[in-house]
Amino acid sequence: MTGPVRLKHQRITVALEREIRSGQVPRGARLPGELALARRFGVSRTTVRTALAELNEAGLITTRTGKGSFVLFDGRPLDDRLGWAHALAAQGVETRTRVLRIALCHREELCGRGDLCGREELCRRDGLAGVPGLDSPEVVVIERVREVAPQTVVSYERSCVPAVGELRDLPARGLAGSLTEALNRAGLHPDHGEQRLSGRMIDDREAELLRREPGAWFLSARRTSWAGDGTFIERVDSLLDPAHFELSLTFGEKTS
Amino acid sequence: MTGPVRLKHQRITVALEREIRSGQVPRGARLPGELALARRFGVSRTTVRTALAELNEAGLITTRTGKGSFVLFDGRPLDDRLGWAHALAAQGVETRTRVLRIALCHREELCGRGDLCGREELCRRDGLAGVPGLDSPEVVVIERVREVAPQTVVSYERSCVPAVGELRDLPARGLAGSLTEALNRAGLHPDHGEQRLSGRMIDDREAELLRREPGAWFLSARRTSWAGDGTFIERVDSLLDPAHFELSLTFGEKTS
DNA sequence: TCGCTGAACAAGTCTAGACAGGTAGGGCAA
DNA sequence: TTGCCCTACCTGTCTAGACTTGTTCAGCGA
Repeated sequence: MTGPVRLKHQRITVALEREIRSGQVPRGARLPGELALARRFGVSRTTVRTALAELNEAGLITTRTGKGSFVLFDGRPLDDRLGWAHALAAQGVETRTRVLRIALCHREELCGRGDLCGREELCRRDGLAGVPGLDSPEVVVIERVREVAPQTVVSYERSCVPAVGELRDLPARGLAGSLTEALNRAGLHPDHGEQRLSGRMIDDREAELLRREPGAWFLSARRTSWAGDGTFIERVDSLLDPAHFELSLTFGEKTS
Repeated sequence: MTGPVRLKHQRITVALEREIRSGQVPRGARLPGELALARRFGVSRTTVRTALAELNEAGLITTRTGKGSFVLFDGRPLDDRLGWAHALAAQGVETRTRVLRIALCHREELCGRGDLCGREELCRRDGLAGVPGLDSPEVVVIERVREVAPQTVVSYERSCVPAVGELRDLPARGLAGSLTEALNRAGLHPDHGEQRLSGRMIDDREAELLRREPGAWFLSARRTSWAGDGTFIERVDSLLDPAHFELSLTFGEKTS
């Protein structure tokens, strides 16, 4: 949220956003009702609703009829590219992300493993052609690596998102901020998805990007997410150095 | 995941579904009455009825006027030794499980990686010594491998469970049925847990068990589960051939 | 036109209670 | 032993109401 904050609803948006990002209102918690917020900020319910709509837009909360608004934000800078479940975490080390390429592609041209290529069979088998909910004929491909040091690459990620709205301009304008934010601004909020994880040896191109020997063993993950209406949002293929990454998931609640 | 925002009746549906699918409430058994469930979950009877209607819809239970709700689900509890989230699945191939060893150990003697051993540091670092909720000084260790063919081993799993109740007799009597069933009979019902997954090279002993070369790369998983009161139930360490296993997880619901 | 107010009404979620009817078991009389 | 009644407990159904968000509309002032 940039610029001077002079509108009432922006004041409310900023106030609530700060409470959420600071962890004061934890993930999953319910915000006060619209009427209560209206009283608290001394504004009308309509104005509160405008603010809540902005927070929804930003992906910070979700609102359900008859129940209220609930915090989605994690407390940490949102970076769920690698997976959910509080995700594959680089173990304790500070990492930097470097964008290698942002390109507009026809989805049919896209092969599953890495790049625009001529290997037809691979495209048919692993590409985006059969993914449900993808209407756009074109996709934007973003390739990134993560480094713990200038020469030490620990992961490679390739995201494919539909070339719609402002996402279409990503190749020209570059990625300011996180891809998650760009998706939110484009109105794409993940609702459900699937992730698969296994391991394999990297090929020559991947070895070059990762600065390893071809044949080195990496964790390989593919995450696909869709919006509530079934619209395809994103597919991320990742290669992760098993020495630096570990998937962590939990089930149940440790509440009791 | 599983969205943090659940309706009350969905929360109840999920809780009961887990108890049913885990075998905690066996096929044919009667669920507590609607009033009892309402008290247990702290909701109204109407809300409980909504949840039961969903379970009926899903074919997990049947409800009869004047009698109660009865479990229909008979599918073997998902083999969750390898993980939750619809677990790591051997891709399409029929597998057989072979038990290698069932032994009673002092938990302090147990090293994290494999066996009773003398490598003190490893024991201290990776063993069960620091696991919360484990009161029993002794644990039962069960080692198993999975084979797709007599000479083709695709995974190795080592479970550690507290040596309490009938579990203490496992070394003498052997494991009839699944370990999940034995845990249920011993009154140990997983309520929450954690799983970590990465990859590493196997050592000499593991190579022998898996019939591979030492230094081969395997997916390595560690799953720990606890009961609702925090009692330690099980820890499973697995080594999985990445050519045969893939972790699959979903988030959100594919309702629409 | 834009930001905002205030209000009314629709609709979703959940609680609380009342009442009807099905089921099972114990006690009692024939 | 058989048949019946009473009681306890269960599910099925309904109503009323509190509280929430969703939607729309009229109006005010810069």
